[in-house]
Amino acid sequence: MNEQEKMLYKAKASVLKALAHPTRLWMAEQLAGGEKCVCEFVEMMDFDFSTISKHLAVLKQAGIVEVDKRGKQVFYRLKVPCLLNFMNCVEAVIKAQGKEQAALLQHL
Amino acid sequence: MNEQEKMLYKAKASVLKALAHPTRLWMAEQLAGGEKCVCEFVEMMDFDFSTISKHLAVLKQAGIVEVDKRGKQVFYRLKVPCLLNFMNCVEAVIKAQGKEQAALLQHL
DNA sequence: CTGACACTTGCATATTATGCCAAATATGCA
DNA sequence: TGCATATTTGGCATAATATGCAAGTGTCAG
Repeated sequence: MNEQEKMLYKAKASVLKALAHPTRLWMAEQLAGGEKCVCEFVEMMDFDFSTISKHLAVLKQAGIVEVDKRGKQVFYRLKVPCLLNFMNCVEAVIKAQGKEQAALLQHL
Repeated sequence: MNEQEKMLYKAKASVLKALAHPTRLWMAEQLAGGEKCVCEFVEMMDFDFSTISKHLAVLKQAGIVEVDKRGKQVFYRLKVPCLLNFMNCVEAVIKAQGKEQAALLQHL
């Protein structure tokens, strides 16, 4: 692992990290259905305005969403929709785990 | 967002979180080429044995890798290879960002 | 049984993340 | 201009992560 490779993996990990939070992942998936303004997220989720705003800033910083200010509102849009394509694989992991846990429970 | 949905997103995020670390992501990709024992990773990376071991434990806990103890050694194997399929999309995000940053620099 | 090897776990510490409150900014309306 | 709405920023308390070191566990060779 040379320095350049380290940087690459650090960059890739930071993109994943941006998605690796329930709130941000949910918001990203919501954006797959079209742009949304911050206020819409605030309505849908029981969090402070500032909390939502900071989460969106993380997604933006990671290059996952892009921003469009229109009037008083700020709209966020999914910039790289392909990121959500692999969610079915993530779900496969969870289901596989669920099975194992279920199987383990059988033995108790 | 009801409770069940919250749980689902928490679970999905935790799988992503396991991959969202340069060291773990690199190890996961290495495992795509076949199983490896902990000692091989220790040789390849400049980290303490215990650090590597803990990272692998995180991947295991997330359901991404599986373990096979053989003799004195412990081998780790990729359990869900599809997770790495979307890495090209992650790289696309990075490249897109790189372009924007390059474009921004033009204006200075 | 003893010692060596390959890990894993517990502990301490440093860094980073999360979420709220309050303050700052930006925009449009009266 | 002054005020309300929409959003971002700064600050702070708390929680979670990352890492190394030291100590513990399990396995094999002699």
